[in-house]
Amino acid sequence: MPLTEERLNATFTALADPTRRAIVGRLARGDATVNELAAPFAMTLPGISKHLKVLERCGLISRSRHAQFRPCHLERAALDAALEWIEEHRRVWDKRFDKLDAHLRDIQTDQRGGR
Amino acid sequence: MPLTEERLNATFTALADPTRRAIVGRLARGDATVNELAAPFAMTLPGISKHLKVLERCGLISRSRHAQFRPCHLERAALDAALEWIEEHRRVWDKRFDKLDAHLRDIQTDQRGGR
DNA sequence: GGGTTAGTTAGCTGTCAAGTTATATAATGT
DNA sequence: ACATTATATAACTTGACAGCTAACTAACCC
Repeated sequence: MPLTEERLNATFTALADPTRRAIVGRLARGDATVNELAAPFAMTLPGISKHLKVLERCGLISRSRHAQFRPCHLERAALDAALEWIEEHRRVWDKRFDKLDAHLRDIQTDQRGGR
Repeated sequence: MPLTEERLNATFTALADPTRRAIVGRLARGDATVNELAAPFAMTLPGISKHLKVLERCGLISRSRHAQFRPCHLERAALDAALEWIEEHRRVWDKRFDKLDAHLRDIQTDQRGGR
């Protein structure tokens, strides 16, 4: 999965589901097996398995294997990518208001200086 | 639209589409009319109109009216809500490693002190 | 009022995603 | 070899969503 648009699509799609957000929340506190992750939810295991695949496809989690277990691990980098997108656009937004402020100061200065 | 799970679902869903992200990107630089927003895309106006409705439903944009125009305005607060969710889980994650570091320091200390 | 510009609503189609049950794989324990 | 535990895959149903075209509303201008 490249770092492109595609990936942002997949990451935000993954975060759009409350079950998957809860799974991410759980994994932030430490790795866990599929059954552990499934426990809190009123959902069949295949359902959880699908959600995990979605999270894996966008790079939000990775899975290793340990005997019959496939412990899931949160990948912080993918979370950062989504964060980065939002922050960038907030910066653009903020810059706009900085300019506006500057403009208002200019007007003020003109009024004091001129006339 | 309350500030709940529902809203996060809607916000992340909205951000999962590249057209909508581009629209948000455009609006970060300043308000714009529907036609202005549509211009860069190879898509019909009704398509754009739908995307705008999605963005509006989750509170990411608001619309006023000015003659025949319905200028769109980015609502920073909604963007912040999504950001906040991600940041919170990164904090949990980071705390985990702080603990791990502390633990490793403890071991180190024990080894130097003990025996 | 008639035409033009700006935008929305309705109805359709194709695709994709979420959940299910039933079945399969893979490693463990006896 | 056999049963158990942990997880994945397959096949299916249902519901949401992206895109289209066609038709509508609303404000403006002459």
